[in-house]
Amino acid sequence: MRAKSTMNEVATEARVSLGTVSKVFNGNASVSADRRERVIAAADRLNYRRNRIAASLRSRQTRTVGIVVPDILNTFYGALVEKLENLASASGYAVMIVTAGEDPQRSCDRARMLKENQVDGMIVIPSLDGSEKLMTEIGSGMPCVIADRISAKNPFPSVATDNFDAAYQGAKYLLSLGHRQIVFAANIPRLWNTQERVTGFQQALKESKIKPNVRIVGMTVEDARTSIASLLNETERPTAIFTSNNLVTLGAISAMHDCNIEVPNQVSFLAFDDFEWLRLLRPAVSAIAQPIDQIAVEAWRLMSHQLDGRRISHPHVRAGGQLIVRQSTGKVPSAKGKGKSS
Amino acid sequence: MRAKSTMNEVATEARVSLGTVSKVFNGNASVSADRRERVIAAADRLNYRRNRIAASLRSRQTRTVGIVVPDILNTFYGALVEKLENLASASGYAVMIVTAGEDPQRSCDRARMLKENQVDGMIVIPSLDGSEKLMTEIGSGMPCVIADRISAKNPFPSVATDNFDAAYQGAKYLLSLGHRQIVFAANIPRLWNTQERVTGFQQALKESKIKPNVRIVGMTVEDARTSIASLLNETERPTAIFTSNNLVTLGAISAMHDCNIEVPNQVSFLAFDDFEWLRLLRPAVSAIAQPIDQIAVEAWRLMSHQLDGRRISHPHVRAGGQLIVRQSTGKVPSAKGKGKSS
DNA sequence: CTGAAAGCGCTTACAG
DNA sequence: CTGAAAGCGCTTACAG
Repeated sequence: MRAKSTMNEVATEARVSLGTVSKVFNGNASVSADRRERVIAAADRLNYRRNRIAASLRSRQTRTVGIVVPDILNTFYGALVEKLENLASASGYAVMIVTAGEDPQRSCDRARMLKENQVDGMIVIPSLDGSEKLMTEIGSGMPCVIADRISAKNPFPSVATDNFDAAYQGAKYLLSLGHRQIVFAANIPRLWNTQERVTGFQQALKESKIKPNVRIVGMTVEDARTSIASLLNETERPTAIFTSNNLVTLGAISAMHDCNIEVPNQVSFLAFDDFEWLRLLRPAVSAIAQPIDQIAVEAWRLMSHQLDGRRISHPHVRAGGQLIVRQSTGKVPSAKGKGKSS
Repeated sequence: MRAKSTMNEVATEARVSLGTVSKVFNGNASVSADRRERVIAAADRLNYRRNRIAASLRSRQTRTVGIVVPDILNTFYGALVEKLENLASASGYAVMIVTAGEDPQRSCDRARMLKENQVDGMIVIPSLDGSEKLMTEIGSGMPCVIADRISAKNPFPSVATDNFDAAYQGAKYLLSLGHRQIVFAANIPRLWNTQERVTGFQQALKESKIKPNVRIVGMTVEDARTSIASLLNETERPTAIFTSNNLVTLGAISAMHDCNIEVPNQVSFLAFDDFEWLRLLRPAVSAIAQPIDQIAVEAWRLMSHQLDGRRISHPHVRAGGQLIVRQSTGKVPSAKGKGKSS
């Protein structure tokens, strides 16, 4: 294992020109079999590794795309990133994943770093609040796809769950169980996807002539826990709770434990966003699952089209959510009181 | 927002030489205040963004480190990556995260890609099996730190939980509750860290003159579930189960639900590796928490020292695990039978 | 403190 | 099919 060798050294070793070596490594056909073999043998002997930094500088493309994630520990984003990397890799693209810790400023900084590293494109999940600054940072020359947290006036192609419909579906389901006092526990209304979920929820309730009850419970698990615990201690306790995302779900479960709520006998519970351990809880939690696979595939399609300069016919993709009924949702308790009915 | 501008254009705009602009952007002090300001103003006017690819080619450093992760959805690795990125970022390093899907071959491919992209160093968590190939791929010129899945003859500095001690602690705790039939449910024995956990468990049992019972239950949640379910259906059911990692934990919880086991009345349950939702389960699951923060900090320290060419005095760091007692572990049921005692 | 020039390791027209 | 040369956008000695 010698020190790093250059393409020039390979050329010398193979007794060909530098350009010929370059062609071999770029799969260019116009190289005679003889020379091709000599190059490969020489590269092998020298344990040659191409310097992509140099290649990128000249060719003006890195074959790398950046992914900006607000929080890699959120399983939804973790799963999305994993799938995106596989898709990119299959198309010969490397992926640079950066995290923003839900901090819009850091999100801008990271996007800037990706640009400075000359990524060919970016798949971005904006962090809380200011996505405007982020969008101007990205600029207009850069192929870009916005995922999950889309906003009304989005300058880039985007993919997300059909949040309105998914929340609407969930609300309809709870209504069908007889619930009338349903609280939608939303993280923060500034996020456009949360806003859509709120609207979907409201629409369903309005269709049943019921006044929708939306509670803003904050962005952290702890905020959600406190907020939902106090909700559960009110005199007019809801008969069903529908959470807006997986962080709120975590907080809600804690709160129900704290308040010794029997689920679903006293309160039915429906989560937006499904993940593995929801089915391990007792009662297992019913959920609206987001179509992560589809979101990843569509995001990559939109990216891929931009990278290849192909036209995009439908730049704003919405994928349908799916209701998964488990044990945490049940018929509304009859009016005979709040007592145990197990 | 014009098209991309170069450092040369900034120089022209600011009426200084190219070298002066470079100095300003590299924080080099030897530039007069007057010129510095002109450069900054010009760069601002042209909306200049430095091309790090070009800078890296000449300076032979990218100020980027790669992180190879076997599975980003494993919360342990997710948390580790998040912390590492913050530490790197604080030192002015960007991070390229790549995932390997627990595939050793892909792990090699990704490491190779990182090298081709000229990362200054790599923090590597090997995937299952063959870490030898991976190590030779990384080679000897590259600053490298192995995290979590260390192996006996590790050519690079490494950080991991003190797995032997952590498992020993867990076993001792179960023994102190009176358990004598304890099964250690291990994923795969080929992973060195699993091996260490097995050995720690065995040591504790041997000290109490009890024959250790280790079951290999496979690497996936589903394998673990099936395997542990059949274990629970045996006539000589253990009174306590100790799982070797979070995937096995997931499988074990499923299995106990399937078999209607009362925890901890019939079987006590202790998990290796703690994470948020373990405390949301009922009963909340006792666990050995790995010192993720410490592992991240030490990994970065080892990387940082190598990047700066400083000497490393203790290249193999072990951080202690911590027992967290919740509700899933209790005294061994008295001999009066397997009946309910709630 | 400043600038002109060389060069990092590749790719890309271009001429043969 | 092949090679010699220019050049990608920076940083880095070097001379002044």
